[in-house]
Amino acid sequence: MAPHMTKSIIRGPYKPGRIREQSRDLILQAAQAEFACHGFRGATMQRIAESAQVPKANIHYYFTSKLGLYGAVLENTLNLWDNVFNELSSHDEPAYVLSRYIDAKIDFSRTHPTASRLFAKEMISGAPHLSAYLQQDYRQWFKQRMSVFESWVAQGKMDNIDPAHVIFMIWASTQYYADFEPQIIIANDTEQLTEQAFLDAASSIKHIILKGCGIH
Amino acid sequence: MAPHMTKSIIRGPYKPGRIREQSRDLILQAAQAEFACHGFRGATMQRIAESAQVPKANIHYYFTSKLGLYGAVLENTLNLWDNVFNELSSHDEPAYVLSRYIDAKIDFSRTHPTASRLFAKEMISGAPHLSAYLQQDYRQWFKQRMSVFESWVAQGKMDNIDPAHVIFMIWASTQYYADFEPQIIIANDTEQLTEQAFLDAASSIKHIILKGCGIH
DNA sequence: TCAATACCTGTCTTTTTAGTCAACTTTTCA
DNA sequence: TGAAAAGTTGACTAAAAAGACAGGTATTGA
Repeated sequence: MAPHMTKSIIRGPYKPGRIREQSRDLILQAAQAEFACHGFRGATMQRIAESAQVPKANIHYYFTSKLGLYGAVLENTLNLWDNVFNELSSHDEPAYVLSRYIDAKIDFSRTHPTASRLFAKEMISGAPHLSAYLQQDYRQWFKQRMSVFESWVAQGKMDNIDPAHVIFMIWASTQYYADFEPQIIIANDTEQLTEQAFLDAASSIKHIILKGCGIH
Repeated sequence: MAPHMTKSIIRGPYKPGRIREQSRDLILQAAQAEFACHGFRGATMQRIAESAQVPKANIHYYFTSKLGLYGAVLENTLNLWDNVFNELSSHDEPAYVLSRYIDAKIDFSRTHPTASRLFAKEMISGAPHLSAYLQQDYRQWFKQRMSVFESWVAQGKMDNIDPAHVIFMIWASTQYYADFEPQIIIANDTEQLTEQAFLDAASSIKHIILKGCGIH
């Protein structure tokens, strides 16, 4: 079998190399940081180019426009997001499930702060570029998890609290350590947040959420 | 009819300094919305002018520059912020104090969502224009409130949790309903957040925080 | 009423920005 | 190996941006 033959018929006489992927990733990473810091309008292609150490024209070779680049960054970041989302699975024990989820969310804030900030900026701006995602994947996920909480309430495994508020509290509390880092750093009188600081935060959040929801 | 007569009827009786204050407030309000939505870099003077329905040059009559306007907006907004901050006073009963504080914070999210978003945007960008405030007023406030929590812990009135995390949880949870409104609206399958929705949120947050901290 | 002062804004300049393009180099594979 | 495709980039254009300013109008107090 000659796969290259097949490809040359379908895609043309040239097999795209890894250069494309590599360069795209480099630009996407720089763009994520810039968009996270300054938002869509505030970000500039020139800054992204400098940050990625490529000429500005090179960005336009890989991405059609600033909006196209932003869309690619969002899409790229949504995949990471979904992985953490899926952690909140169905399971008999809410204590176990919620503990794992909070740990995963805090870990995401520590390891992917710019991803968290990017979404926060987009949300605060009214999520003009996320409506499709919010209306579909997010909504579906949210409803499914809501029913998990409701079954826990029905089984007497937790207090009768509107699950939506519990989920929002977990999201808010965990993302705060990425999004509002400057505030936390100054409050803690430190230079930067250590891994231990994130573990402590997760511990406190777990204590308050579990006990606060009457989960044993 | 003479045009000046018309204007005097619209603007009311002559008063020295009145026009200045009125025009400044009009511009500041429009600027707050624009900065909250697009951040400092993303906001444009032209948009602010259109939103305030004044010529762009008029903004430059009252404010030295875009940065000057942004500074004025921040300062203006900090006053509102401080009022809610001060709610968390010393008091014998943590249940009463925290309940009142959470109610005040949620109410602020409902009545001043753009103010909340403005600060969120600034924080996510690394708070480049708030370092003075964060280093002084905020830091002092934070330390004082920390000691209040510590006395509660010492008196056995609440669990031994790092107060910083409790404060962050309250801030995060309450501000979430202003900053991440689009997400909440879609999750709730509604058009906009009603006052009742905010009251319900406050109720759930109070339940979880108080019970979660072992406060009776 | 009448200067003096405060207020307003159309028009202009300069800088920054997104996006284009053609000439160039590197990589691929037949 | 060599031609075609992929990748690269300096120099350009047009639009949008912040800000300056002169010449106007409105407001004030005496």
